[in-house]
Amino acid sequence: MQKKSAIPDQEPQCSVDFAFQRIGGKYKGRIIFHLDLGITRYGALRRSIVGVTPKMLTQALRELEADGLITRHVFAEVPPRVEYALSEAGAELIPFIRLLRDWGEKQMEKQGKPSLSKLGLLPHILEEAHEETV
Amino acid sequence: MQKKSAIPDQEPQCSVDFAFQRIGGKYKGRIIFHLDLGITRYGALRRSIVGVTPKMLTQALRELEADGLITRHVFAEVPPRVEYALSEAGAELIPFIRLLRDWGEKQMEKQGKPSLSKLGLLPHILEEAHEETV
DNA sequence: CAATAATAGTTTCTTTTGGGTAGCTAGCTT
DNA sequence: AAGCTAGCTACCCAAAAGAAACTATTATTG
Repeated sequence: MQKKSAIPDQEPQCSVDFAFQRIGGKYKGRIIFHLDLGITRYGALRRSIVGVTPKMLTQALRELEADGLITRHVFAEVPPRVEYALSEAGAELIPFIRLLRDWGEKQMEKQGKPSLSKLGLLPHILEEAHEETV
Repeated sequence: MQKKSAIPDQEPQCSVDFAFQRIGGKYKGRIIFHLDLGITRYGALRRSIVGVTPKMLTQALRELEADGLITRHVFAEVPPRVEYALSEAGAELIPFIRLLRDWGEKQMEKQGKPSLSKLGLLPHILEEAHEETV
């Protein structure tokens, strides 16, 4: 089976289009965001990204990999360990993702939605990121 | 008929998710980008955003409006004139869209795709943006 | 007078794709 | 024998997107 990227056979019509073809979809933004937070293992991502199913997570990760935004490192261990990391191109999206997150937080507050990062939820997530193999 | 936003009945899981729920989809990024370029009329957008159908353009515009990212101004003229503009919240996305565009251009060049903005295509588009009613 | 053109859409129908569910797997550890 | 990790597969549905035809209003042209 060949590696399949998210990209339809359609040529991007401009650079914005090009970018959205790669980071569009329901989970890719959040995946990049979490990788940046230091959450790198498949299982950790699965637990952090609320609502994602194994199928969709794997699919999104494969596409990001095929598009050169992340790398995948398999450790020959048991039980298996796979770590994902942002590639150089992927890392360059970080400022962008941060802007987006800031914008989102601001808008959520304006709409009276409590911003999650103010509720002590992030610390719990970050804990996981820094857990040693227990 | 009630205004319907793009947003499914699903609560956003984080601010990044929140943002993607609003600017996801095939055309919204490009619409915001073009509005920023000064292309504000329905017909001009339709011609600039390659591949968009009237249905999809209208739908995306309506959703952006319902989500408070753009405004819609109807002029009581014949033939009809409707102009769209970024709202305050929408305008705050501009830095982000620019980052995305820059990233896209850089990646496209690395992949050997000629960057459109280097081919004299943008000038043609911008012309349209500054045309007075002839 | 009738046809045409222009703008900003709408409507209906069809296709495509993305996403969801559920259950299965391999290999080693405890 | 059970459990852990990191998946895979087949099937299904809903949402997104695409195609094509149609609309209202008025000025202009023949």
